[in-house]
Amino acid sequence: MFKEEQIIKICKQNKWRLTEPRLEVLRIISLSKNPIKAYDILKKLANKIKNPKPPTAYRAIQFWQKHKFIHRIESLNAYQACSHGHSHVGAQFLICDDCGKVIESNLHEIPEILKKSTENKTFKPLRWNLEINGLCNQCS
Amino acid sequence: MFKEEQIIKICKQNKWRLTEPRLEVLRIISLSKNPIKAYDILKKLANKIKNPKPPTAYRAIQFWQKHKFIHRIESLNAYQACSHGHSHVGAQFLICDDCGKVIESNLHEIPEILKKSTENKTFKPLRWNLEINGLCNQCS
DNA sequence: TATTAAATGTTATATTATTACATAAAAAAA
DNA sequence: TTTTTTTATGTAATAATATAACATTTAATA
Repeated sequence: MFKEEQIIKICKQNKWRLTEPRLEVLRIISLSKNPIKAYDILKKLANKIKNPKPPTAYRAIQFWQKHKFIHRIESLNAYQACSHGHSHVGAQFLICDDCGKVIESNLHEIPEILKKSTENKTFKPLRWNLEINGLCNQCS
Repeated sequence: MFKEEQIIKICKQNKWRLTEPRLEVLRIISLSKNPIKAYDILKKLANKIKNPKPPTAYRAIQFWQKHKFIHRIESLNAYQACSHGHSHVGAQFLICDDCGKVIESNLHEIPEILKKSTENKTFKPLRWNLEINGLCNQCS
């Protein structure tokens, strides 16, 4: 979704510090075809930074998650660059069980469904995560 | 949802072996007010079984998950008894950020949404997990 | 320039989960 | 019933995922 230059700009505008570990971690995640795990990020980070430790990777991951540039795919313990802008409160992922590809999808009906539970006052939804497993059209 | 006697019956009907660790783990999860973590299950299991090890808990968890009597709440790494029968392919959870209570909800519109992606052939959904964070009516 | 705030480096450790292999129990076959 | 096979468990070890704590460095700001 975002090119690096855009991200640099957004960070500047918001005065978010774009440090080397952060930038490298974002690049690693962005360049990964499929969601990538923290320790695989860490391994790749070792090509850029001398002997990085887990907190270095996790802190950068946390930073990009907080600002909604990456998502955590909960059922995979893995991270993927956001492909739909970084301001939504919910996300939907189509996870191919065969090739492992994860498509971020914006199914706009989801918020409608959540509104119902708000209307009947049983629950006040703030954010959500939908992970759908199945087969992508390449694999089915 | 299910009482123990029902579960015993279902297991018998299906020739699923209802061993002691399985039964105790199910009881522990069922009696837990909120989703319970594997190592907390293990701790409680120690009251029933002599010095249980992680695989004992995880195997039982896996067994009940496979047969849809319990769910894993992915964002919490925790397990909760299924409250909607055990034959659905998708589940929705309303997670209260304040008290930690998780309500299993059947929002029947979800399948409709998934059908769309089937119809346009971009993805063939097989199962899904929706985790919604917010505030329950007790806490808001 | 001095001070403060934010980020990183580093060590250690906590948490979550699985592998591997020996043993036991139950089911199925002979 | 006895043997064989399958399924489950016990146990030790370790893998995979994530965080705490504290010293140091870097950047922002006063």
